[in-house]
Amino acid sequence: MFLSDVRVRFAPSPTGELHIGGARTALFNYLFAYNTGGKFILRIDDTDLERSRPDYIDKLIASLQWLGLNWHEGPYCQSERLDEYTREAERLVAEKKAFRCYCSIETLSEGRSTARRESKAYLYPGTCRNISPEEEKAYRLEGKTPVIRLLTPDQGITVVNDEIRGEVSFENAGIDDFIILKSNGLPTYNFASIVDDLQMGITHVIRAEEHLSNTPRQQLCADALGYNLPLFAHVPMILAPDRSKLSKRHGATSVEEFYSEGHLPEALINYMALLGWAPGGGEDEEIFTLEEMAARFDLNKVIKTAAIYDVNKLGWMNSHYMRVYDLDKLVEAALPFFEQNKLIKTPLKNQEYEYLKLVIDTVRQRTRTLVELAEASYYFYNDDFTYDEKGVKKHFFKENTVEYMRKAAAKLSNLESFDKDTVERQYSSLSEELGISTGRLIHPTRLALTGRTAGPGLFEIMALLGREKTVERLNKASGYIEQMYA
RNA sequence: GGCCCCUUCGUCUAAUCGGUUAGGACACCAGCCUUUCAAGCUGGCAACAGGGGUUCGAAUCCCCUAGGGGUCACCA
Repeated sequence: MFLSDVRVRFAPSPTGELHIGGARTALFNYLFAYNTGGKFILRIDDTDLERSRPDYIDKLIASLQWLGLNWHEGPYCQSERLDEYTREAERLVAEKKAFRCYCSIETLSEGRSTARRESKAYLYPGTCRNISPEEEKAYRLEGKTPVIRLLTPDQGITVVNDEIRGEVSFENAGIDDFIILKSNGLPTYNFASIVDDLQMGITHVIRAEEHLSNTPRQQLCADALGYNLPLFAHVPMILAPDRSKLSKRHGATSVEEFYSEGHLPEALINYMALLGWAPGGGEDEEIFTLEEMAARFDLNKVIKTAAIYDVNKLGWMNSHYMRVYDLDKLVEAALPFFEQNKLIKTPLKNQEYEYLKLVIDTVRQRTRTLVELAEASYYFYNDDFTYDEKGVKKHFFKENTVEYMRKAAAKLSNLESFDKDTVERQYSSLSEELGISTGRLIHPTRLALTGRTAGPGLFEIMALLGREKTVERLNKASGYIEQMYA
């Protein structure tokens, strides 16, 4: 089943909903794994006790599943692997590649603020690099609990070989002896992350660009630990329209929110893939299934620039998917939205399901989201709508409208069959009889039947509504107009 | 502030080794279609951040400047 040794992972921390940036990172990992015939692994980076919440893990998983990004292994939780981190850290201490540090947070932050005042970068001065066993004993007696810091080189450079950006060099002098194990015994991100990647045999670390600056630290850890380095690929960030970091004030940012806005997973996936990646090679196509994207995906084709996401294009893409979606699938996706709008109540009877299907099929042609779809289906389920104000002025309060509508109602009420073609024929013959354009009949009728001036083809609406409702609403509107004139 | 990354239409992007009227998509505008609104079709508007080099020739290679982003935590 797996054609290669490629192993990639998506490693979110359960501190919030799945963000669009994270979702795209997951997607790129997925695409790469499937393109290379490798494995896609899910890992939960939950070493932050303060912010991690178990219910977010469930949400993360639900979002990933909704998107259809299935993983082959995991989820592994870092919180279940704590022993590994302490074991590896202790090993480094024993090998003199790391050391215990007893400096207080106060001392450190003092140094930091001094450095800041002199507008210099603060680097840990190496205070505890060479403390003697006696000193250590003394600190312990004082009740101090140490952290473990990696002993990092003071000179030379660390080169990150990035699949997307090429070689990126960092001066080791700019990297201090950073903490790998906190005083509470938990690992820091830079340590836990690389230990996991190494132990889990990850071959390609594909993650957001914000981690690029941390990568030399992780490579230093890997070197000290004595493992071979995985390959790295840092994908660009997704920014808000003003090029700032994406946040709540910019609208929907999480997969869950996109779901509630009525987007289809295929549309979101397709849209996200195009943020930072394009098949290239002169191919102009932009609509792809997950499989088609996986077949074309290539890390070298991932763009280097941060992208701004455009709700407009997502909306267009979603409307496209709504139109071409398998009807039964679309109905299933739309169910919760129709239920939420109190249009239906599940479980549906057979007949109700068939009706819903017809409704959705006629309405989906001109809506962009499932929310809009449910909203635009209102009059198929309710009689209590009001008439659009402008429409009333334009179509109802025109000479003879009542007469036309009464006649139309009368004509329709005798009909045996009430399909689209039959009613359409009735309307054209009536307009002929009356010597008016069909539009003169159609517009007020649409307003009478739906309360709106825009929507699906009128005769489709009539056929769906049925004879009784159609005639009833026509007469109701006539009465309404008469009353307004009186 | 130090370090790192990035810079093609408003937005997402294409342009194998340097040679293109710099292509496509969304949005926008116009026309067609049409019972409305969409969709669809046709056409239009619109970009190589700036400045130096290298070269016969640069969006593409090098340098500088500017702008944006990231990172420097006992967060991930």
